[in-house]
Formats: sequence, structure tokens, C-alpha cells
Amino acid sequence: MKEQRREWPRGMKRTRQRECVLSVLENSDSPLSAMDICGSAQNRDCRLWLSTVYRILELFVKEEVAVKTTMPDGGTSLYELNRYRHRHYAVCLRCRRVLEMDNCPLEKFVPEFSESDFRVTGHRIEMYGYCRECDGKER
Amino acid sequence: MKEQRREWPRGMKRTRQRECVLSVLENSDSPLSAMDICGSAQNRDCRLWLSTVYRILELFVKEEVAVKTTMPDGGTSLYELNRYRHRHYAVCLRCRRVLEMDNCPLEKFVPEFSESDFRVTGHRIEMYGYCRECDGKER
DNA sequence: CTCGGTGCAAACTCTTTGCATTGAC
DNA sequence: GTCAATGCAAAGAGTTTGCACCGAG
Repeated sequence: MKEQRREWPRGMKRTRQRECVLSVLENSDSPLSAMDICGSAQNRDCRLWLSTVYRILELFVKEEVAVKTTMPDGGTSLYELNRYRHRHYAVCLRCRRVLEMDNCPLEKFVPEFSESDFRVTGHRIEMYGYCRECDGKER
Repeated sequence: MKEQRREWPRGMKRTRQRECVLSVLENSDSPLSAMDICGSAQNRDCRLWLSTVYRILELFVKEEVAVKTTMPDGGTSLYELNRYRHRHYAVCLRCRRVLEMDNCPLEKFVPEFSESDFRVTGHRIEMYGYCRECDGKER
């Protein structure tokens, strides 16, 4: 995984802890939980508290630096960098591995509603199934 | 909302509490939280504990009577009957109203993956935006 | 009658909040 | 120097677990 230097988000005070959280996010190619992030940060010799991670993530989401998601069966919230591009995932039901899809089914799609109008500003798609390694194996 | 009688799921012990949870789910056309379900049950003069609701829902999901989902920004898990048909929702970002979509963008879609194969067995789609009442209003 | 289901309490996990101190600007 | 950000503790929400009693089969 490569260190990709990006400029610091404008108008946001630059602290050691925020740099660290941003760096962890930059160097992950799948969504992370607050606890994952806190752990990775500790491994980089950056001491910071879990509540601080939550506060930083909240800020990042507000500033649209990061995006918050959840796996469909609920549980913990996950965060990833807002890469300003369309990205959808396929989740393996066996090993939980997350694959990135190269295309988006909503490119040319116009949703229909019987009851009402709706102005669509975003969408979320996840595919479920089995990755190559898990397909055919039990459970 | 109409009482739709369906037969009791096979091989599952029939108790007052389970009938009640099933009935609440049958008569809702949007996903409900465990607490919603518990509340609705109380309104029907069915006393049951929240932990019981969770246990019943876990059973229903295992038996594929119900489906567990979450809104994308995390938080509480929601449950709805497994209606064995394709159904996607649009969620209003302002009032949280949930609209059902009449079509599915994945009918003719074949996902592409650069790295690996993936056998797709299901998918989840949610659209976000603003419903007619909320569009244009602030926040 | 038996054994799984439920009531109830308590624990657990993830997340948020409050307050004093620290550190970026 | 000022005020926002953080460390830390503690509270909150949602969910799970343990155990004794109850009730469906």
C-alpha cells in the first residue's frame, strides 16, 4: 500500500490526530470501522483516543472528506475516503471479502415511483454472493 | 392496512409472541426496528419483552421469513418480511420517508470486476434524495 | 412430561457527550 | 493569547446473554 500525499483539506485545523486518521484512510482500499482506524493509528505510533477518532470522522464526513457506510446486516459503521468517484462493492457472504465493482448499474437508470416524485441525489448499491475462493465451499 | 393471512412457517413452534411479531411485520409496508415491533405489539395487547423480539427476529431471519437491513448511515437494524420479490427503496434525506421503487436497475445489469470472479446471488440498492414534500425545503 | 421459548435482569458493544487540559494558529 | 481540538471518563442507545419459569407439542 502506497502513501499517496494529498493536500490538506481546506479550512480544517491541522492536528497530529487528524493527519493520522486521514493517512490511515488514504492507505486503505476498503472501508474501516472507527476501531480499525484507532488500531492502525496506534501501530503508526500515533496515540489517540477512540472518541477522538469518532469526532474526527464526524468532521471528515461533514466536510465530505470521508463517507460513512454500513454493511447491510448492520453492526458497526464503516468509513472510507470520499474519492469523488462512483464506487460500489460486492461482499462475499462467506469470507466477507469486499470486491470493488468496475461499473455502475445506475448510469443510465431512471427510477420509477408509483406514488410520488422523488429527486434522487445519490444511491447505494451492494452485491452479495461468493468470491472465487469461496464459491462452492460450504457455509 | 389489511390483515393478510399467510400460513405459519413450517417447523417453527407457534407461540403467541411469534404470531404477534409476524403479524406486525405482515401489516407494515416499510422496514421496522426491533423497538418499533415491540411497541406495535404492545398496542395489540401482546405483552412481550424486547429481548424476545430480538430472539424472534433472529429466528425469522435464519428461517428466511424476514430480512434484516440497515439504513446506510448506520444506526439501528431494520426488519421486514421476506416477500420473495424484488423491492428497492428510496429514502428521503430530510423526512426519512421511504418510497418503494417500481423498477430495478439490475434487471439487465452484469457487474464487472477487474481483479476476480464473483458469483452474485443478491443485491441491495437504495436511492437517496428528497421526496416531493421535502424537496427545496431547508436542512 | 419434556424441552425449547420467554420474562426479566444484567452485561456488552458501539457511539456520543461533558469537562478540564493541550496545542494550533 | 485565544478558542477549538483532544484526553479521558462516563453516559446512552441498541443488542445480546444467562437463568429460572412457563407453556406448546
